Amino acid sequence: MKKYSLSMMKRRLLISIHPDLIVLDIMLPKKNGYDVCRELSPQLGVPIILLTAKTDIIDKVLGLELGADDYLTKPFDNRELLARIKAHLRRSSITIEPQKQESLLKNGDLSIYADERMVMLDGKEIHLTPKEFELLFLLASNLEQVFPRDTLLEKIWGYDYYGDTRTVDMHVQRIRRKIDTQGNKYIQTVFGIGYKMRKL
Amino acid sequence: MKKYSLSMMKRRLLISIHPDLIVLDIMLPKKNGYDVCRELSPQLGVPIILLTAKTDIIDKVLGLELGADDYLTKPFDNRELLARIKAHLRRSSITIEPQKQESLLKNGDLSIYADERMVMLDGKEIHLTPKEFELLFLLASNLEQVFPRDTLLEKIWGYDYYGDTRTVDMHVQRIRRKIDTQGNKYIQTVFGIGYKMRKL
DNA sequence: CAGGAACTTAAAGAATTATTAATGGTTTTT
DNA sequence: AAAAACCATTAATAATTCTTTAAGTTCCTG
Repeated sequence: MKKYSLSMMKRRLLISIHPDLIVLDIMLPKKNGYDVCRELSPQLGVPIILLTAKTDIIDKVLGLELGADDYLTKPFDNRELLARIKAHLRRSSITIEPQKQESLLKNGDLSIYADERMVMLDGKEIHLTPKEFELLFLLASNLEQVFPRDTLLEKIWGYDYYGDTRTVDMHVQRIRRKIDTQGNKYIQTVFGIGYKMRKL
Repeated sequence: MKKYSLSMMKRRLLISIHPDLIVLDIMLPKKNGYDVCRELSPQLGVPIILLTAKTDIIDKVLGLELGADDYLTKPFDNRELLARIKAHLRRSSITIEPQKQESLLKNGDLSIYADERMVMLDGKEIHLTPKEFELLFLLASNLEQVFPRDTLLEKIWGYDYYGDTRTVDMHVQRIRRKIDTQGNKYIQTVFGIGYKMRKL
């Protein structure tokens, strides 16, 4: 049987869904609940409560190792389960969420979907070449930060470049032609230095 | 804000995890709980219990439309929540259904039955070779996500490859010839990177 | 405000990247 | 064992993107 390990993507999904609490029955027919628990627990900030009938097998040490936040052995007292649920919900609601790694950049009418390598301008998709995309992405990831030309060359082209080149300018120009259609000046020239993206 | 829709892969993940029950607090700070609920409910056989303080907004009709199996309005009685949890757990555990792996991917005219390794295009079955199927399946499981060639090689071929190969292109070409018959462009080339499947 | 430095822009050839067909090798099926 | 199906590689062709060149424009400085 295929072993599921949580890729970054899946982790992001779970975070995006983020249930407030998971009640997990160890007696799952198909998949081993322990595995699930072990995979989930380090990834998410979600409390997991294990339900189990295996009084003879599971113990507190094991439960904690697996990453469960709590567990109950069947048969259990209703009020106890409820109390534990409430406790965990309360605790996790206090927890300040670690900023979800967002692969979407927005600025003005511009939306950049990093995963999809897609750029939308005012809701309409626009096509960028590889270099254009990387350049725009770098600038948009650091709003208002000025990048000298040689820095851009180094970061995107990988050069240690010598001499004078207008290559960066070229690409800035093409990007501008594509995204500055409604008069916005997304990419601003910093005379004598390089370029930056303005925060709109 | 980016709208999360559950791709097949993500759905499969959730099924593979399958929590026995989800307690969802509508007052999520970041993401709209309603959206989560609406996305989750049709996909999974997992009971969802909504917790909400919005007595004036939510009502039974809305709750049911959203796909929740149950909901509680704060402040609620502990025993009621517990009773409902127990009821849902009991019901779902009674379900004798041999966890049918709901593994149907749909996109446009394309339907992919993962379990059966079968692909239907506009109702008609089309034959794919193993590699073709895996490639298509991976792309279709992550709509709009761009996969670089080496990532595809690694994920499907298991290579740690160096150097240039047109193998991936070959397979993409063959898949295209089979599924792009009605002019749809399912698999899109992302120049300089790799391929992605468009959401149709 | 004049001169030069810095930037913009257009165009075209060069370079990179993708598509496609053909080939031969390998595996699977019969 | 033979046939069929599948797959990887190669090489030719096609498409896209990149860099350079050079002329025109803007901006700064003295």
